[in-house]
Amino acid sequence: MSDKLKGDKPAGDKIQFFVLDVKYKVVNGKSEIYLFSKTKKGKSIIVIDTQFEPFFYVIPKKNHELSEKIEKLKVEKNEESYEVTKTETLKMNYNGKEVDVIKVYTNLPRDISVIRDIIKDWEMVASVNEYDFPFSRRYLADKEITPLTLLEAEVELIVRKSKVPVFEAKSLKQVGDDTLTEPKILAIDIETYNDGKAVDFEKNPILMVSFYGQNYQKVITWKKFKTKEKYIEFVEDEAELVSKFKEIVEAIQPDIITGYYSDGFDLPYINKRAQKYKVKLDLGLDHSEMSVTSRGVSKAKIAGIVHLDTFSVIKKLFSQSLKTDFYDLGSVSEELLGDKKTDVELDNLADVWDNHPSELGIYCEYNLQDSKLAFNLAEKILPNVIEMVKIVGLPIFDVTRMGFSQLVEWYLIKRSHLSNVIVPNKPGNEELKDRMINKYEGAFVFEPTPGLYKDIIIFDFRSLYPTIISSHNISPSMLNCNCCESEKVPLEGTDYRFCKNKKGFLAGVIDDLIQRRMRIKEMMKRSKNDLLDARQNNLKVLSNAFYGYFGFFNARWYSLECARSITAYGRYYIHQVIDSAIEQGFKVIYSDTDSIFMVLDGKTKKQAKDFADSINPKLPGIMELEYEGCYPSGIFVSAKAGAYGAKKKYALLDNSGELYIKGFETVRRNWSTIAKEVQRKVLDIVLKEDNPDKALRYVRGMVDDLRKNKIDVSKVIIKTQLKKEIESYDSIGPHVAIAKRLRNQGQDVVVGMIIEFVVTEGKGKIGDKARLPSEVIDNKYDSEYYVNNQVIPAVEMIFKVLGYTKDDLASEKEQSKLGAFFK
DNA sequence: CATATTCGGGG
DNA sequence: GTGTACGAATATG
Repeated sequence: MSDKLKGDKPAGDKIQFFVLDVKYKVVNGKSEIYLFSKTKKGKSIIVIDTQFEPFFYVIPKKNHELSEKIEKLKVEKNEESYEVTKTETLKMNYNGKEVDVIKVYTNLPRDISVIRDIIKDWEMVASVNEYDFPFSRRYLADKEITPLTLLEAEVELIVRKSKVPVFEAKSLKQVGDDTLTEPKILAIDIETYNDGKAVDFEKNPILMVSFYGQNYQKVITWKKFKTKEKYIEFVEDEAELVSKFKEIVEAIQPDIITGYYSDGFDLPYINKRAQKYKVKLDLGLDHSEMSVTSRGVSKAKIAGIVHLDTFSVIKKLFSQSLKTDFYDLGSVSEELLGDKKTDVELDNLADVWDNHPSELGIYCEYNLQDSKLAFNLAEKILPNVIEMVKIVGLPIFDVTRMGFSQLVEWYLIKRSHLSNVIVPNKPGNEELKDRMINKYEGAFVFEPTPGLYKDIIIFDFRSLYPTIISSHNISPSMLNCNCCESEKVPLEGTDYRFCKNKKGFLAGVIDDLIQRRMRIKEMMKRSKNDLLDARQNNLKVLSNAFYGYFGFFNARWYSLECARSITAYGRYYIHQVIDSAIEQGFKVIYSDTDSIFMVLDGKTKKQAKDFADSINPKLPGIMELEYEGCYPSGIFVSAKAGAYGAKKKYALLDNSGELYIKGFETVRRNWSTIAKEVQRKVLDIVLKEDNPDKALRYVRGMVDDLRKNKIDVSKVIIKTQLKKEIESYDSIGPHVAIAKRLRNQGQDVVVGMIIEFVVTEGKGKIGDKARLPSEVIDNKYDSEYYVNNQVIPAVEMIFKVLGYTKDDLASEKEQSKLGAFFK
């Protein structure tokens, strides 16, 4: 063993470490699991386990001679041979019953699908299961290993191509709950050449790349200018910038590399440019190259260095608790870090780069700032990520990129292993189609009466669906048992009942999650602590996802009956609360799924709190109605007609004077600036100043200005992205029409380009009236279009609430009437 | 009204 | 990678 690692070697050949990342390789015809790890002393190592064999399960109809037949199975295909190496017969639980199963081993992971394809069609086979788990995940679940928590292994140092010491494990086990602390984080961010239109990985070079770590900050750029900043370093060209990027990452040796939306932008971009210059990005600790896969949003992976994209984590784990509706780096940093981002005019970067390099300093500073924010965000969210790893039992890379259904599913798979339960299969094509057709009744929504309200009280069912699942034992295997007379689910036309004697697997799992969360909340009462908070939040988020999982068509534990029962109970209980509230003289203004909004209307806060106390004793199990808070004022806007299940659209003013805005969406880029501006201002005036008249005057003023074409053309530009080749469009929208014009003018038109256009006066479709901003002279845009299709739609619902547009709004289609009203 | 298209994040 | 992959809003026909 190398001297460096002696401190991590307690006795004999034992070594203790934390797993950061897992992958497998086939070496000399055998599969090897690579555990990219960190020792307790902080050294990076790779531990290889060569002893884990691929397997899956076969459930026979009757156990005749199936084992023997399977064991003899050998397939030749494309000059490769695939064979079963051995079988074992076991007793396990499947669909709530004990069954005999044959555990079938193969030589390599890739053999599984070939062997399984043959066996699945055999007459005597009832089912084939667990044949489609990624091998490294199968390993973790089976060995009961949780990444980031302490492992101990008997090891031997071996020789392998690697940047860090490599050991082969003779034996390996989890030892306690010790968790990796203070991983080394390196944040990165790039700025690229961009004329404000298209983000084009192929065409536009990276101009600068920034790094931010514990004691490290640097910006690399390839245009020289005078600067005193020591963090700025110059290279000759973009190719050298890319090489330098690699050098720096290798020199710093981070455990975690992070960025904001770095899966979708920074790392794929760097990857693309590296390919262009034939720079090999073999950053993996095993010398493997960074891999960028792109289905949907791309993902960038480096073996042994965990790539953490803070954006996806924040959007997933924090969206419930964040106020912001927008997930750009600025908004997120402001809310999560309290750090306001200093903005620069990025549209000018290309011009400054080409013509005024002496001004590049502020862009370098900006570049560094983004890395710094990404770094701080990573530190902030890491406790949550680590806790999710500990709950689900998969590496950081995986848990941060899985959707909720996947997180739930892998948690269930982990639990299945511990309970000797065979995991159900994913649906086949036919089954999938059936499931997708099935629609069922969802939550109850009490349509808000639009209006401005004072003293709004909000109650919430704490974790409504999870507590229903737990309290009513909602589990597929417990449906309509023969062993007891359980209560019927309040759902007309059905006779669903869930066993009251035996706890179902899924209800048991969610029960456990809820209990764990309650214990943590208890502990937090004694001492607040970020880690505990992260943990309880994850438990909440995960248990909240169970209901959706039941109804998710691709779920292994899909159950329409369970999903329907859960929403049925949900409607039943929320109705109870609403009825009681009305009975006790409260005025209910809105309710959606698990929350109820009412106004005090002369009653006191104390009476409102007493109301919750009067409900709770009547609720079963762990269900509970909570007093969420009181808001001095708020506005409710009705959803546009047609949408089923009224969409939440409201804004509340809390006691500290802050606005909670829900569902008002105008910050998308395909809204003109003027529309966004007007909406924001109107909400502000109405809620903060409580002055509808002023808001109305403001809008009238803007409409007037538009009609006189006094608003600058820059504020009426609409931006839409060209998503595919012009020829492949079936319908020619305005942006496609403009793209054609651009091309006819001899300009480069590329997919992904942002098309800017202004709607001008004239006849026909919008596409016919769309012009390039540069073609618009003297602000000669179509004022009526902007009044009727941009500004008024952005605020009409707000004014409707204020009682201003009763008659004019009667007809949805004739919005010009509303326009007339605003004169 | 149904169908097609785009948004998100990043520069 | 023993692969799998969203959900909502808006415009056009």
